[in-house]
Amino acid sequence: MGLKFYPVEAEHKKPMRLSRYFLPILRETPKEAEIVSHRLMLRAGMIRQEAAGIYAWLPLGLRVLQKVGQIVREEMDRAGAIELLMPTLQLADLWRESGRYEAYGPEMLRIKDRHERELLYGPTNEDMITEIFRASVRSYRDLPKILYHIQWKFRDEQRPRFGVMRGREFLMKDAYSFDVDEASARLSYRRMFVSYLRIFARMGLRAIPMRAETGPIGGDLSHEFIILAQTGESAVFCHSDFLQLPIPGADTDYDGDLSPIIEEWTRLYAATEDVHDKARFEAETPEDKRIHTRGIEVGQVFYFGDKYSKPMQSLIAGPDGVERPFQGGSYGVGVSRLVGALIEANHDENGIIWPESVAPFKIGIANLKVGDGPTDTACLEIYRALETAGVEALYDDTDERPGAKFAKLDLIGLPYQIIVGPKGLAEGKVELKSRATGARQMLSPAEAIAHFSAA
RNA sequence: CGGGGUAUAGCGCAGCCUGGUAGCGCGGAAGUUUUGGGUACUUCAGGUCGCAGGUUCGAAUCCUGCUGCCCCGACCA
Repeated sequence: MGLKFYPVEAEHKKPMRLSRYFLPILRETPKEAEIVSHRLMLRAGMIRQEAAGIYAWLPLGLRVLQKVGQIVREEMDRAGAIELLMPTLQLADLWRESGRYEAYGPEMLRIKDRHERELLYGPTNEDMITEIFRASVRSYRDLPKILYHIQWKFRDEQRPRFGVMRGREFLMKDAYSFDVDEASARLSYRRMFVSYLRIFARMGLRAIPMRAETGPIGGDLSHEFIILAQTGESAVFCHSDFLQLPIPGADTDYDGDLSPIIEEWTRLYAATEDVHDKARFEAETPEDKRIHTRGIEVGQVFYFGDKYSKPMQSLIAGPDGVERPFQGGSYGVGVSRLVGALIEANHDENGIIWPESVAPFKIGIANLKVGDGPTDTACLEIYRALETAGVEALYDDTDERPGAKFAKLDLIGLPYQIIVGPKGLAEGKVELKSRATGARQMLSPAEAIAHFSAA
């Protein structure tokens, strides 16, 4: 009996008619939402809170979450990291072996199953990845390796707040590097560092690597990647030239020498307030180049050596035949947090302004007079043409007032709006509006379609 | 975890002080109207007043306990 294959077309996100979609817009802001990203995510129907720090991702929010995750995935893969998927629940015994079970404290959610086995909802995966790695890798010949996954984590924060920016349950990419010695481990660290520059840049964010304390995970080399935002959680100090530094290209050779990039991006002063050295800042940074603002941490890279490999006896035989613990690092990106951070960085008084790379849809089509023959026809023509071209569009075919449609489209922040109504059509035109700039141009429907289907 | 709030319809709120069986706006449904930046009007539907005790003839309202949620701080991706 042979296997039978059913070929299917490659999936891509299709356009959607709003009348068939699920987009629960709120006109008023729920009172619990304090910061702008939280307010806008609730109002735009992206998320719904189910418990303190625990959210359901509604369709619009999910699309953004998946796009952010996909960019992270593509850049991890480009840097040579390998994706796997570890479970959310872990055995307590694993954490006892690394010595972290008692150390972690009440932030860790501890659970018992029906057999009274002690489990925990993973707040991170160093212990588990070490266990997976040691089961099969024993030789330096198999190194270096970088493994990662994108998985939900849980940290029982004493005080969750800021919506998805500091939830208890959160989606995180965490990567782990395995090397035979420190020199090699530092090369892995550099790969991840450069990869992070690209990840955030692709989302339209300028993330600045700042020297960081190593925190409970441990180690002696660490950077936090921080985006500048007035509403950020911590005060930051940095050199303004960071805003100008070039982002490594997609053609960056991750097997080559990355040190020039690292040098360029770590030369200038950048620190969060907890490690800020005022004297050094002022000595190294000219007065007119000093930035003092607030920032949101969106990623962190650690080198932690044998912190886990040693207690867990994950040993690698080197070229000399001697076994030693591998040298490790871990590299996190807060995927769900980034969705909030993106809104903090991209909004105005009317709502969200998505960068194209993470927008839930690229275009919103507003039918200003549903039921009017020529208007309906023109909208459908555009909608179908975009569908054929594989352009993600949301067609507002609901029977609402034009003003309500404009407000809704501005709120959910799709990069482009195609506005179709009888007035414009009388001239043979539809309006194309950029959400970011507010620029409008009148085009024929065919021109509007060509504007997006060419690329 | 300390401190402070709050809990009444999907959302935002009033009613509580001075107990008498629940109301407003938005949203939803039906309709008329309107038609390029959240139109106006009419009608309708929707609530075990967080939970459990207690006081009382009677509790959203007073008392006790519990829980959820929010804010400030400490802490954290």
